Amino acid sequence: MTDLPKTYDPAAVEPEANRVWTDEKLFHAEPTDPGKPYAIVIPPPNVTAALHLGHALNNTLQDILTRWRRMAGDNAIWLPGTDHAGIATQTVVEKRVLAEEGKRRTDFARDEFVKKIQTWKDEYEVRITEQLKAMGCSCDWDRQAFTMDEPRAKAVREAFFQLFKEGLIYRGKRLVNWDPATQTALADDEVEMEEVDGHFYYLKYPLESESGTGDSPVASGQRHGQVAHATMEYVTVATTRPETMLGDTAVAINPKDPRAAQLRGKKIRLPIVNRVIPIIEDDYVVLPDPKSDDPKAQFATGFLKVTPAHDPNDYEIGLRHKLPMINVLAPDGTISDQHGWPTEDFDQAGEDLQNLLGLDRFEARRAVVEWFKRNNLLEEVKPYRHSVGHSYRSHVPIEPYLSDQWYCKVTDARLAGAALRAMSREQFESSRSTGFQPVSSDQNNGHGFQTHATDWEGQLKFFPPRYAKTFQTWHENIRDWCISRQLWWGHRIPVWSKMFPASTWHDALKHLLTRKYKNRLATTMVTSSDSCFVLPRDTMTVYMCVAPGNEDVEQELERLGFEQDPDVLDTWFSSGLWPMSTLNWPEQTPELEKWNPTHTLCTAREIITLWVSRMVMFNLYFLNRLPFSEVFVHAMIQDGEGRKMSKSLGNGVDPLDIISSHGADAMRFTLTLMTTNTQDVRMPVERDPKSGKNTSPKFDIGRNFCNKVWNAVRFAIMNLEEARRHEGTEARREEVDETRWSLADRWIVSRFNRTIAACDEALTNYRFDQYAKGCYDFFWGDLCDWYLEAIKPAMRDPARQGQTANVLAAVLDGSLRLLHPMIPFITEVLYWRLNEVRPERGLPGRIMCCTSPRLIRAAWPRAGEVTETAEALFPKLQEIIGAIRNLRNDYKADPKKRVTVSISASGETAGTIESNRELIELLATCTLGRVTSDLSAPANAARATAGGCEIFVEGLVDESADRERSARRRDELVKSIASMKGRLANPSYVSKAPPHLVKQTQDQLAELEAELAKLG
RNA sequence: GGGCGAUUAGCUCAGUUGGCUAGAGCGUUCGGAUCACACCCGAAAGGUCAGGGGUUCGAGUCCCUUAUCGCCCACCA
Repeated sequence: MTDLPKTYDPAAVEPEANRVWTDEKLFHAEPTDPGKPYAIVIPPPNVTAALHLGHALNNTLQDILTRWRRMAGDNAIWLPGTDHAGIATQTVVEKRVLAEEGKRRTDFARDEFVKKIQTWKDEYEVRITEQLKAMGCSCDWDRQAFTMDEPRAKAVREAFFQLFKEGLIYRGKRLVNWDPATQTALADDEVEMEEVDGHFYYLKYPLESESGTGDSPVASGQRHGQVAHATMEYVTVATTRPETMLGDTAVAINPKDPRAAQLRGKKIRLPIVNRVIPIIEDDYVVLPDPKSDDPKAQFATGFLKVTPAHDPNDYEIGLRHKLPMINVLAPDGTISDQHGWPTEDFDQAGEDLQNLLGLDRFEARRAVVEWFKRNNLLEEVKPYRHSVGHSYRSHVPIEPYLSDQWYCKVTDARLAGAALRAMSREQFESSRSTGFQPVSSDQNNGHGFQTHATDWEGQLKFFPPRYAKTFQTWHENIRDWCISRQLWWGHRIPVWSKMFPASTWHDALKHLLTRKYKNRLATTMVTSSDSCFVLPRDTMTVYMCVAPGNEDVEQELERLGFEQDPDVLDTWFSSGLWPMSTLNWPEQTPELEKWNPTHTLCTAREIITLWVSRMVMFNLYFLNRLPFSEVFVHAMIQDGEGRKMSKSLGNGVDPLDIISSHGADAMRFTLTLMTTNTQDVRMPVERDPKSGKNTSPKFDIGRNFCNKVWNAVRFAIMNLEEARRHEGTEARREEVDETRWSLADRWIVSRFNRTIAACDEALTNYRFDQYAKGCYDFFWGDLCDWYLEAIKPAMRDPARQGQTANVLAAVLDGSLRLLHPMIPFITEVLYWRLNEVRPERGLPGRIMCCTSPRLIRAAWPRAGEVTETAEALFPKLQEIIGAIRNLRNDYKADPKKRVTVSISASGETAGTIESNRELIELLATCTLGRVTSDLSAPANAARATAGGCEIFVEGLVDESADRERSARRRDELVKSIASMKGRLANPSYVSKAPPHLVKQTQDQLAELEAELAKLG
């Protein structure tokens, strides 16, 4: 007897398989290994937290692909690593430090705090790695990377330097989400929208009188505005943030507004400040309409105060109309003249303006409103409930705050343009194009850049194809990418800067610009007027970007008083280089040549724009090839209510919990089965009362399947051991002789070959559900339910045992191979057992099995021929057996009692039944009597039609069951017959439908009518 | 506001270029300790394919429309 336990115990098997894989370095690949290259880079998980179920899915799929291609003979590699995830990681550490030590980031020196984050990263990197290993991920761990380790830092420096040198990185302005309480910039996703009760203030802005020469504009019938002696004296603006009016640099009106023409060229004298600002025309302004559904139109006056430095939309308007941008706030949210407010405003400023300085923004709001009221310029105040961005950390309202930032010019044709050109022709919708046409390869693109002839054009494909649109739309509407972040955790921007008087900078830096430094430095200058901050006039800020590995130059710059930029790069800058940096670019390594481009990127849809886009642009730019040719976008896992899984909702599931409750293979199988073409899958979450941990009953199917696989192999091993005993230890196994195979043997081999083809097809098209389902149905439905049952008598018969053992061993061997990528642990260990019991197990010409010591490196099965006759005949037996079982159940036959069955059948079917008497008798618990074509119905027999035969089960007498059965069947038949007759009576059907379908309907109708006639 | 998607059995989901009586697993009901497996075996019940229109000989599948839900992007004077 085998020593395999009756129930599969994952905990006893998984570590053993993992140990062997690791010890024998079976995940490792070298560029010199044989096979065509196949590489996958892991989407590096953030080191912010342990992996969740979404990662488990993502990584299971990558492992399936890697193991599949490795077995198929490719030189396959899966490159693992983690992402430093700038903002997210710094934030979790800040939270923890605040909670545990009561300290803020600013209470530490920069280095000191970065060390704390580093400690966190180390801890989570280990945990993540352990999780991936527990899941069975066959990553090449010798090549594990981290987006901020030395080789990756070098890649970032090199990429930044090259882009900087080419002018693709520049200094620009941007409104950041500023938290005045913690005095940090926040990412968009760190801003929480909260509904607040605020007010709409309607402020009157007087028109500047001296510009109003000539005829007086008449304002008639206007709701807002200034009717005094039929002359327009002021305009009214509506705002929720009156204090920002101090920074207004224009008032805008929609050009379609009837008042626009009258006001063209007029100016406003801004109250309190006395600044004279223009009235401009812009489509963005909403026309007032009290009856509109749009709340904006209800509240609007038609006049929009434009404050470019303190509102994102106003900023855009400011850019369009080249308006000055005046920042009136200090970083702490108080009104300040020190951060970009031109001194001219204060030259003859009144006391009223001076008094506002130093006030907090909310005090200033009250004071400004008060001032307008006092001066009869406050027209109205209305209550208004609206959502306002708040800091998720300090919970104070966010202030849009203008600042200088570094930008990457992704709008350049060499970046976004190239990404579009890379798209597969079938997936690129040129008709829909928003005006962008990818530049063809032989054209100069207008950037002075002659594109190379490419073999990557049109080679990037998305699965499912609908995601190509997301990619395309993003690049057609792309805006330059702000790459600097006001953080401590990340790649420090490799730029040093110093401000010089405009006339002296060149002399001061002459020696740096000599040949010695030429290739190690790239320089850009920004004049004082380009900055959004007010700098001394006639100054020039010089920015020097230093190429990697030039510490001497950096030191020289610092000696000259240059300072390194305090900001770090956006996380996506380093992850955008991932398919290159994991292979140690910019080093020209054999690995880089071998595995870049990688093959497939496997990711979730939320980062198509953030990540996929950047990798494509960067890889094309730096290496003139694609980072990968196929992008597979898998579903997102939600909880049972369709919500995202998250810590705060408490509905997250830890893969390790599932591994301990169900096993890694069970988890992997279930996730694979769930990976259909849809966008989302729901995973009902339950709390396990015993462990107190979240789990899901969905994983039972995987656990059950693994147990089935375990027991099928256990059964086979027991039988094969038995067979070996009969053959004698020295005897060679019986030669394969197909002529001695049973129908069941031929059928299962054929079914297996069909399954291989289905698996190949499914995996090639990323239809993981079809792969899992195909394996499941074959293994459980065909192999276990039918074949293993069918061969039991043969396996006990020494005369027939040999051939059946050959088939059984080969089919099981092949099944383990097919299943391995999905459920690697259990299949690996069972394969070893099979090797012990039966080292040779091929079926020449049918199933090739070159045994290998380790399944992970065994050959992927090659689909052989299917046997149509076996696949046509065996199902007839299945139907007949099913019909007999059904009768037994309906008539409540004693389960142990053998009933006598006779069958009316003819021709080939009759022959098949005759030669498979044993099978029918065993599986239907019956004694098979006469099988002839001219059978008259025996007395006291229950009757059924199946497999084209009439079946009589004797001794089943139950009149009520009989009546019920007949009535039910008769109803079905009458209904079907009516529908078919109806179809055939329709002349259009007969004339227009394909003839084979008409014929089919006719045949079927005849069959059903015959059955109905016999029912009486 | 723009885009993508979903709605099929009590639950979670398949359903190919439109074509057999719309399938699976779980759950339910009935029967079963049979020597691979009770994480099992055998059988059964259960569906107006979200609603409404259209195209077609024929629609779960294609088109229009309504409703509900989800995600991404943009925005909120």
